[in-house]
Amino acid sequence: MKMSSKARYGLYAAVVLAKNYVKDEYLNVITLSQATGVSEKYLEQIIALMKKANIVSAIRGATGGYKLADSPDNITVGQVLRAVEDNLEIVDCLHSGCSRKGECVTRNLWGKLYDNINSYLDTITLTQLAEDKL
Amino acid sequence: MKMSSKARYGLYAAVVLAKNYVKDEYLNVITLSQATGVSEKYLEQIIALMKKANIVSAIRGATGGYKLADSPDNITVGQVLRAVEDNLEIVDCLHSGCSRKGECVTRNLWGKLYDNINSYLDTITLTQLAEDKL
DNA sequence: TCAATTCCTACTAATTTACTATGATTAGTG
DNA sequence: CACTAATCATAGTAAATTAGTAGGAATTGA
Repeated sequence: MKMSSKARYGLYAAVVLAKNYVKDEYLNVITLSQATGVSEKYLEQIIALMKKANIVSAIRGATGGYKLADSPDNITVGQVLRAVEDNLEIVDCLHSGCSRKGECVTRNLWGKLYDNINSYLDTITLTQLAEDKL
Repeated sequence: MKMSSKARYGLYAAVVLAKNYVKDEYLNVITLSQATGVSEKYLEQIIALMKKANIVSAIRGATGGYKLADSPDNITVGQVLRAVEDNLEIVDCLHSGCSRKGECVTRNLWGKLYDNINSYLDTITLTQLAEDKL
């Protein structure tokens, strides 16, 4: 049960953006790539997922870049991870019509575990990570 | 962040064994295969992992089979999953010497998340699942 | 001795992950 | 307007992982 690299890199980039939030600057992907150690092209894709989820906003063209769409106080780790990790679902069986759905003795557990993980992740904000106060 | 099929199948099999615990019988892999819908050969491998972790005990030879090594009241879902899922670690970076170890702003989070998940999973016993009381 | 079973380990097909690569589109600047 | 620097969109691919299959040795009861 591993977090994908998208989850790791995406969260890392989000925290970099969080640290930069006070200044009203846009950071371009080159800067973010250097700060995180992730290739520019791969980061682009990951940030695009966060943009789609309205976590970051972007400006195109020369002098363009990215910043958080909202205060890092209001953005949780859960939001970020759900945006970049399409598979935050612990198992497929929950919403795919598993044939043993009715009789399965473990089904409930996976649902509860998923809820547990997400509610924990939603208690932590980007600010907390940015300020290293966890 | 998906649970492996080993985790799903292993837990399923463990609960089947839990339901059977009162009777002092050993269930063979054929029976477990039918109960879970997992192929015999694959189940064998998964159960072997639980055996190695002293969660199940086995008797070899004709009329052999498997049963839980302890009361299902004393076996947690966490124990089972850690036994069959070698990768319950959320990320590798925690114990592999990541080069950004010192500066990484997300490192702590992964550790806490891992602890959170495991302490939740350790509150749930096989009995609870077997009796569908979750 | 035979049959039924666990145990051990090698192999493989399919899937997923983690990228790389290309190029279109957009916008500021001289 | 031309140029340049940036995001955006999407296709392709190599490596790693997962999810199994397969074969046979070892063990035990009858």
